[in-house]
Formats: sequence, C-alpha cells, structure tokens
Amino acid sequence: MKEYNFREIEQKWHQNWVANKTYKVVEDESRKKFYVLNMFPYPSGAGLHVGHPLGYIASDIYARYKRLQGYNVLNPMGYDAYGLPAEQHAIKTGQHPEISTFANIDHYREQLDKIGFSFDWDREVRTCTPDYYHWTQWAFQKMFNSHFSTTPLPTSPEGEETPGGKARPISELVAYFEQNGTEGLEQYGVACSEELNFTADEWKAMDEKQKSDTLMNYRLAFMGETMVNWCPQLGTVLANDEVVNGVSERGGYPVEQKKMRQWCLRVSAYSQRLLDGLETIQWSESIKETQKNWIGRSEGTEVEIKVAQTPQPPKGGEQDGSAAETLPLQGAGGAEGLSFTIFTTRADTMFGVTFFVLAPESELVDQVTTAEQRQAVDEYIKYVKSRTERERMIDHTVTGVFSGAYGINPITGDKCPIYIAEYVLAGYGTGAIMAVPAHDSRDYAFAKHFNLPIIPLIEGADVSKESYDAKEGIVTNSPRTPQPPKGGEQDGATAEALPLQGAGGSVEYDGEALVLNGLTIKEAIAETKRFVKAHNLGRVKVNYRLRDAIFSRQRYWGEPFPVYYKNGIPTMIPEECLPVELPAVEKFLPTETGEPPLGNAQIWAWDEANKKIVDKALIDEKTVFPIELYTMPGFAGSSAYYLRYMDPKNDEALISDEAASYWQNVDLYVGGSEHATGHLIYSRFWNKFLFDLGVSKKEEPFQKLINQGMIQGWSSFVYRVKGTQKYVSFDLLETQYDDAAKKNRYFYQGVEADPIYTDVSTVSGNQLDIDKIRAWMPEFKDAEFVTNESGQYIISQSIEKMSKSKYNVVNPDDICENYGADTLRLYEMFLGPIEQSKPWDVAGIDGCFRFLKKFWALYWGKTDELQVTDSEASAESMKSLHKLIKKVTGDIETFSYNTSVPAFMVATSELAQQKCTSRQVLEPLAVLIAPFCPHIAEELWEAMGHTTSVCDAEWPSFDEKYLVESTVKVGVQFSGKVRFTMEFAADATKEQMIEQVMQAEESQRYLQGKTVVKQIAVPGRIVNIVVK
RNA sequence: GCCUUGAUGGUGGAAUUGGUAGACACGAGGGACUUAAAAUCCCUUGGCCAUAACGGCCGUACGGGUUCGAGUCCCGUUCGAGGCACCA
Repeated sequence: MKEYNFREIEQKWHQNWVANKTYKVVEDESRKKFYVLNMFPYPSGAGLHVGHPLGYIASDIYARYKRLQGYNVLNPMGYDAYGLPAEQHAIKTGQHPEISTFANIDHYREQLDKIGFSFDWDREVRTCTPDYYHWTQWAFQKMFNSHFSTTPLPTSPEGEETPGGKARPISELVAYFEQNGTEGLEQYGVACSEELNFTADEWKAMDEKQKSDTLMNYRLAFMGETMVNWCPQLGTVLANDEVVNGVSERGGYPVEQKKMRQWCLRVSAYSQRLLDGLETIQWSESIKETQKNWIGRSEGTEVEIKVAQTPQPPKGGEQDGSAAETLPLQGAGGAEGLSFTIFTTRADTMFGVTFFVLAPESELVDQVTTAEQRQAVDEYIKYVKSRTERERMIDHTVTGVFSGAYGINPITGDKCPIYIAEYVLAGYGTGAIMAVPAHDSRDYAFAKHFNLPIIPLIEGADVSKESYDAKEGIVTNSPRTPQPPKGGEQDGATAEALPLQGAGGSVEYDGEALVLNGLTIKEAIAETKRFVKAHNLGRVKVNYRLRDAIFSRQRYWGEPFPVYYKNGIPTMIPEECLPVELPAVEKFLPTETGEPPLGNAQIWAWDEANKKIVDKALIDEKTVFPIELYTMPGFAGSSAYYLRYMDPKNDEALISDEAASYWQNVDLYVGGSEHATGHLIYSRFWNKFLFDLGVSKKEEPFQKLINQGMIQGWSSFVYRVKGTQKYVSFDLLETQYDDAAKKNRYFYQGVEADPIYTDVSTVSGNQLDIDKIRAWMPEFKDAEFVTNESGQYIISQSIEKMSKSKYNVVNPDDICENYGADTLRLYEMFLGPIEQSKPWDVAGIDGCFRFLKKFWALYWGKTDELQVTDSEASAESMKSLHKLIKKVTGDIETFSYNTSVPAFMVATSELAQQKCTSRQVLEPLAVLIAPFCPHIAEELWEAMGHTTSVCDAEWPSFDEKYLVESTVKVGVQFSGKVRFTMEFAADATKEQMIEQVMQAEESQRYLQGKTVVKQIAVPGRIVNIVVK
C-alpha cells in the first residue's frame, strides 16, 4: 500500500522547485500582473514561530491561486535587516551586527523553505546591503531637494494644480525667493515648519548658512530643532509611533522630551493626501480609522484675539465695554498691538467664551504676563517643566495660573482673563484657545476650579453639573440678552483674576453684527466662519495632528546619511557617489564625548574635490569635511521595499520605468495591524513622494490590505515572593486588583509575589513539574517551591503574544517534521478567520493530517497503483467536484480559507464514498488543493502523468449544470417553527409548494383545529404556514 | 470619554447576507478490529423533558422592537479586543 510519505514528498518537491526555478517570475507584457506581498520580517535570533507563517501562507495561497488563473504573479520575500536587537547583540558581544543578522537570515530562510512558499528568491532584498540602501539614501536626497505646495509657484514650469498638493523642486522656491522673498507665498500653500517673512533683498543679502537654515524650513527632508522623544537607555531619539504610553515601544524604557537638532521628514505636508487616499484603497475599517485618528484632521476657525492690557502698567482699574475700538491699531509700534490667535472647531460658541488659555510653552506667555503676576507665572512654568510627558499624560488634575492680562473677544467685545495652563498643548493648533466652559468639559473643569463664569448657549442645556459637549442642539443666548454674568462674583481666594467683563452683546463690523440664535450648531459654525472671514477677524483653518517624522537615530546599525557638513551647512554627497556605505567601527557604543557610535569611525570624512570618503584626520574644512554621524530609523528601509522587488538588481535606478509601469503597485498586502501608525503611514507617504517624482506609478502603494491576526501562545507563570527565592503555588496567593496599573497583584502572607514566566515544558496541565523547572534554568535550581495541601504546585496561565522571552513559542519546524508542511499550512488556515487572533493549540492538527491521508487514499486506494482511470465520472462525483470548485473559488476571493478546508474534507469523504476514480474529477481536485497543499498536489499531479508543475495547471472552472437537482429539500414551518423538511420539485412554484405542504400527511397534526392565517413559500428556501 | 470591532455547544469555529442554528474539526462517551497497544473504522455528543416509538419546550451576551420568519435588521444595556485621547 502506497503510504502518504510526506517527508519524502516534500523534500523531493523542494529540490524540484529550486532546480526548475518554478517560482521565478519575469515581466511579461502579454500577461496580466498580480502583485502579492507580505510585510517582510525582521530576522530575529529566535527564528520563526508558528505565528509568522500565518500571513505568508494566506498570501501564498492567493498567489498560487492567481497564477493558476493565468496571472503573472509577483510574490517576493526579503528582510527588514536593520534593527535594535542586532545592535544590542553587537554591543554585548563585540560582533558586527551584520554577522548575526546574516546568520539569522540564513536560519529564517531554512525555516521558510520547509513550508513550501512560492517566493521568487531571486528578488530577495535585505535593507542593510549597500545596493539596497543606495536607494533609501537616494530618496532621502530627493526629499531634501524638494518642497511641497498645493499650487505650483509662478517659477514652476508646470501650471496645473494637483489636488492636495505635490512635491516640487526646491530650486523653484529659491527662484521665487530671488524674485519676491516670501511676499505672496501664502497663496501657494507651501508647507513649512513656521511662517517666515523676508523680502527678496533680504534673501539675497543672506549668507550661505542663513540661506540653508531658511530653506530647511521648507524642505521635505530637513534638519530642524524640534522637541524629540529622547530615550536615555537606548541612547537615541524615537518617532512618535515608537513611543507607547510614555515609554519606548522596544524595551519599555522611559522617554523624555528634549530639544535637539534632528533630520525630519515633512510627512505632515501630505496629511490631506494621506487622508484622501484612504478612500481609494481596500483596507479594513479599523486600520483606516486608526490612520484617520493619527492624521487627526480637524476643520476649524482661527480667530485673532487682541490683548486688552499691555504688561507695563500693572493697574487694577478696569474700563468697561467696547474695548475693541479703543485698542491701539496694529503697527502703531512696540508691544501695544499685542495679539494672539486661537484655534477652535466650535466657532458657534464665541458668545460663551469666558477666558482664554495659553500653553505654558507658548512664546506669548512671556509677553502677556503682567509684572504683578510675573512671579506666579514663573513658578507655574517651573512646575510644568518639572513634569514628565508621562506624568502629564496620566495626571489630569486642573492646574493653571492667571497671566494678569485680558483678551478681547472680537465678537462680543467682552474682556476675558488670559490664563496659562498645561491642558493646552503648544504643539497643536496655535497653542492658544478660547475657553467655553459651558460646552467643553476641560474648560468646564478649569472654570469650576478657578470659579469662572459658565454661560450656556444651547437651548435646554443644563450645565450645572457638567458641560454640554454634544454637537446637537439649537443655539440661544448668542448674543446674550443683557444679564450679569453668573458665577465668580465673590472675589474669593482663587479669584486674582476678574472674570469676564462685558455684556455679551454683538459687536458691529461694517454695520453687521453676528446673530446665531435659533440656528443649529452646524449652521452656527458655518455662519460664524462666514462672519469672521467677511470681517477679517480670522480665517478658516484645517489642522492636522500628524507630526513630521523624526528621521535620525543616534545608533550604528542603520543607513548612514549621505550628508556632510560644509562649514556647518548640511550638504548632500553627490548622487553619483551613492551609496555611502556604513563605515567600520571598533565599538558600537557612543563615543566618550557623547557622539553617536559613528563617531568611532576613523574613515569618515568627505573629500569634496576627489569625491571620496577619507580619513577623519584629513578634515580641514576647506576640501575635506565631516560626514553626518546619525543613521536613519527602522522605517527608512521598509518604506519603499515593495518597489525594489519589482527590479531588485537595478544599479542605475531604484526601479526601471518599465518594471514600475508593469507591476504598478501591490495588489494584495498581508501583515500585522500593529504597523497601522508606523510603517503603513510612512510607506504611503514615501510612495506618494515617489509618485510625485514619477518613479512610482500609483499614488497608493498597497491596494488591498489583509491584517492577519496574531497567533498567541499560552504563557505559564510561577510566583516569586519579593526579595526571596520562594515560589508559591498560585492557589495560595491573594489577589488584589490594582486600579492604577490596571492589573492584578498577588500577595503571599502579606508580601507581594511577582509572576515569572516559565517554560511550557515544565508544566503539565495546571501543575508545575518541580524537577523539570529545577533542571530547566539554573536560577530555579535551589529555589524553594511552596506547594498547596495536596502537595501540588499550581501555575497560572494566560494567552499572550508569542515571544521568546515568554517561553511560549511553538516552532513550525517541529510541526513540519511530525506532520509535514502541507498539514501545517492547512491547519493554520483551518484555525479560524485569517484576521482573527487566536491561541495556538496543536490539538486539532491531527484532523488535518488525517484528512490529507484520506485525500491521498482517493488516488491510491489501498494499493501501490494509482487508482485514477479515464472512465467518465458519475453525476454525483461531478456534483461533489463542482460544489467544491464553487466554494473554494469564492472562499479564496474573500480570504475565507478557514471554510475551504471543511469543503475539501466534505468533498473527499463524498468522493471516497462514491468510490470515484475518474481523472475527470481527480485531476481538477489536485489543482484545487494545490494553493493550500502544494507538495501533495505536485506529487499527485506528477503521478497522473504530468511533466510540468501543477503550478502551471489551469484553475478548474465552475459549471452550474452539475449542481442542478430535480428536487430540493426545504424546511417547512408552522407559525415560524420548523417542524420537518420536505422534498419539492426544483421548479415548484409557490402555489405548488404550499399545496404540497397542505396535502402532506405530516402537516395535518399542525393544521388540525387551526385556521390558516397566511401561507408563505420561497422556492428553494422555506415554506411557512401561519395558523391560529 | 470618542471611534472601530466583537460576543454562537466542553473547545476552534460554520451558517449562501432575513429563510432547516451548531457544517467541519478537536475533545468526550460508546462500539468494531486486536492477546494488547498504536493506527484505522463506525455510532452518540447544545440544554431540559419524554418515549416501545413518535415527539415537545428552551436556546446564538442581556432587555425590547420590526417581520410570516431574526445569530443576521433597529433601539437600549453589559462585557471583551484594538485605536485615539487634556488635539480645543
């Protein structure tokens, strides 16, 4: 009897595929392309676990399916090879990170090969090889030499407008400055770090350094002095998405805010396009939502607020009312015309403003503060500075201080006190707000704390207990009917500030005053915007939360910047000299003087004349200059790798125009959702930039995205009593819930016990094998294990992400060894919907293994001879086959692989029962299973006499005619309850079905003594007789 | 707090988009083969009641609603997962 010898079969085909280059793919204009891509892995020292292949298998099935349908399928794989773990390993061992990285890659490759993927390994990329990062550096230089504007500048050769804006050569901006300075620049929507003002003459008068600094304000890759997330333990800055809850994503080390000069990418310029693009791609709703949140578009109004009182005369007396008119005109000189701009999305609430708030970091604070309040303000600023980002995030107690100054609400003419408070963030909007306590909960808390008035503006809103934040309702009180403002009338301990003064009327501008009463909130916002705009009181403004990406790291193991410093001016190493290769260093740590690790490189200076990298000792600041010591962050290499796969060996360009035009973009991208705010934003940005350059042919890089769920493992814990070597059985511990930390804490005899991970091998059931744990790791050798009365040591378990450090990883190699890759592939798909996270459980794998044995037996029976005959298949068998074709084809299209597997199982047992041996059925059957289980499919395909790979067979087409039946079985309901099923002629009409049911013997007991109220029949589905 | 998701047997999960709830697999129980075990095969398996046999009631987190008919649609509630979060 020919057994299903998976080891032999799989090995044979692995060799065969390599020998025949079965998965090599070349551009072919005559065939339609399809590009399938997995997020490439970081090759960690731990190797692959069963979670990794989940997505790879899913995409491999799709790639093979598309190929069987005749598509030219690109399905590449590579490695995201730069990363912190390799560097930390290098620091520890002194071994160059490339050595460990390449060793890990070899291990990954071995593991991947066992699973039988259809990757074209000729296209492999590694982000750390110079031929690859050549193009990362190249793209960076292109960004450096670009600015972004919504409308082309007059100096631009192209006249057309691009929706959402576009990257354009920086030279066009330079030409503009030559002619106009910054005059009129605002109308072109040029993205910048801050608004600058200079004339053409001033520009021409600038020296090289000043020009360089000025242009940095506009470049897409620029050097900027920004607040960065500095992580002292990692010795580097981190991007926003690398910081989670105030600590580093990797390692969980504290992160502080620090002002540093850093390379940045002006991702924010693309905010609107990044947002708009989401509408054109097939991604899950939740990922799109995450990106929308991250981009954080808010449409609002900026309003100019004039400061009523200049700091100098600290007078207590107040004049009333119409202060707006009495203010000195702007430009009259000095600090007299002091004003600031606030940003609000609730322009409808201008009549409810009772104070203003500035962010403590705002430059205005200093200018506004009166001498009287100076000390209090200084103390407050000091306090705010003492607080870490983390503290500010967790602790939301109300703090703030009165500045002594008042702002004038341009709509009402009211004078409102200006406060300084940390709840207003410097980095968002203008760093200044108008506070409407009645309709904003934060303002409300602040007003209650400082006893400031609260003026409701929505009909029926009760603001006695909390603010009314909802954006629904009818506006009232706008302008207010004259009445004394409530609240804060007693000048108690808190009230250094005088609450607002003014009647809340509506100031006339050019004979028009704003009236909002009776409008809905939405209408009122629109009306206020119109009014503000018409009378030049401010402007409509869209704000984005998306910040520019910090693009440099103080690490060794990353792409070096192709930049040198010519007399302090960052200058690009000429394009033709790229790549600038990562230099050798002795030590991977920062230098003694605190420079990044690249400071250790001796051959690291740029000889401008000879265009080469030379010894640092030669630096003379005339022809030889220092090279940048920073390296690029992890996301640099992963931002355009999908393009490089199209043309991985090209040393002239990132990709040839032909390759780009043929492959376009990724049709199907598979990877984890944890990259939603990192890689998936950066690479969309990067691709849009390359699209603007004409390099990439599609604006969005990833047309369809599937997020595979995480495969989790069962982690097991023992509990160590703090400060001892005592481990206590779980059932002896007392559990307390810690609200602040949001987790359980455990105590043994009043002392806290910490959970410690233990290896799965030391656990049986819910008990610990004490001998095994002693043997497992030295630290447990002499530990004391406290067992319960029955002498058992109970462990606790939880489901967590698979990780080496949690000792809960399951290795796919073992599964391949014991069951074969085909079983592994099938089982991982069978586990559940691909997008769902689920714990790994080997228990069910036998079912899949048994199935494959049965499937094998269909072809061989219990003999050594292939049982496939050329006889015609029975109608039954054709029906089984075509049912399967229909199901599997539909399932693959919708990525519901978990339901395809049962369909194969059902078809197999049906065909076995029918004793089907017909080639007519068994051949297409082998093709159908080929995407899922390529090894067994190849073997059977070959056994049936084929000399070419099953990969190049044709996907069977479904024919409805085999499913047509003469009768159908349909449920019969009485009053909505299914009582029995009945066979009907397939073409029976409603009337005939009802007739048949009414006549049927088994119906009578449900009809007896009842009146038929209604009769419903849906052919092929249901009959329902409603009786009473 | 806001947004996105989800909740179905002992377990993983099906259910043609409003039409026979629990496919398929695991586990469990029983049986066959075997001296025995493994392997393989067969039967039972949502709960409760009932039977010689037929059958009946309940059941998709909970409470309502729409409908001839609801796991599926609508309203409300609870719980879980993920994202955003003093973002004005």
